[in-house]
Amino acid sequence: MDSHNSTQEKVEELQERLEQVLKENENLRSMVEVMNNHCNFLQARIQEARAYSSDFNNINGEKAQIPVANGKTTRILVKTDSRDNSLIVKDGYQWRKYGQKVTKDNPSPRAYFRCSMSASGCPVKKKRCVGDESFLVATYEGEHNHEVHYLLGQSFSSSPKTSTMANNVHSPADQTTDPFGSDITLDLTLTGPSQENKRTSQNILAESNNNKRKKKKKMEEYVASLTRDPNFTVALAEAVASSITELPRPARRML
DNA sequence: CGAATTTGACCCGCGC
DNA sequence: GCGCGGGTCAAATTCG
Repeated sequence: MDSHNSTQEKVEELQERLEQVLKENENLRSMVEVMNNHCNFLQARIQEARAYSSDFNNINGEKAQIPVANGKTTRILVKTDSRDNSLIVKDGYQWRKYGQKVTKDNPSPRAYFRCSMSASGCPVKKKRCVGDESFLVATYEGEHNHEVHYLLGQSFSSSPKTSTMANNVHSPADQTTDPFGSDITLDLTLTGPSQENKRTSQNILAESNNNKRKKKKKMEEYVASLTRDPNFTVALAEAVASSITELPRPARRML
């Protein structure tokens, strides 16, 4: 009888422990997502800053155009990851492709994009073609008549505690007047929205749907990459093993 | 099924 | 006037 009771207790204990681990895992997942967002954002800003440096003057035999205060055209060069063949410049705006053309001076096709973030119709257009093997050349025309709502193709988390990172960012149009954005500011607070009230309800709805899709995809990527990582598998196995063999104790961070 | 992308056709400006 | 090239349109196709 005693042995039966103790087994029952152990099972309950393990179930409790399992729930704890699952909760912890969920929290860690959120943290990883937020950290990854921050990391991507910072990497993109670094690439952008490098794109303006003098090192880029000789790409394709052309000078990279340094934006001028009165100019409505901005050309930026973006270093691309060789594994990423999407050829999309992740600049924080939502672009809709409306055409593609093979030009004479460049064997790579030139793609034409329009900004589709503003319901009233943003006048900004973007041309994109491939420079050499590792660079995209993006040419912006016009100025955005709206704010950037999300950053660099990333999603906001739907969870209030992880929502809205960095709204205070210079758009490409801003860069026409201040290419180096001397006062680049990152709002890394994870608390409530700071500029949410400026958005229209329409934009929020569109954004929400978009973010849901992106978040789902991103989550799948995280899970896939984690399960591919032998270190993670070992750590997970250890955590499970210890939760079974050891007495309950304060939660241990896997990161 | 709606939204996004692709792609051939069309338009327009420019040089000869 | 004509041809060429760049930019845009819009129907067809693909994707989520």
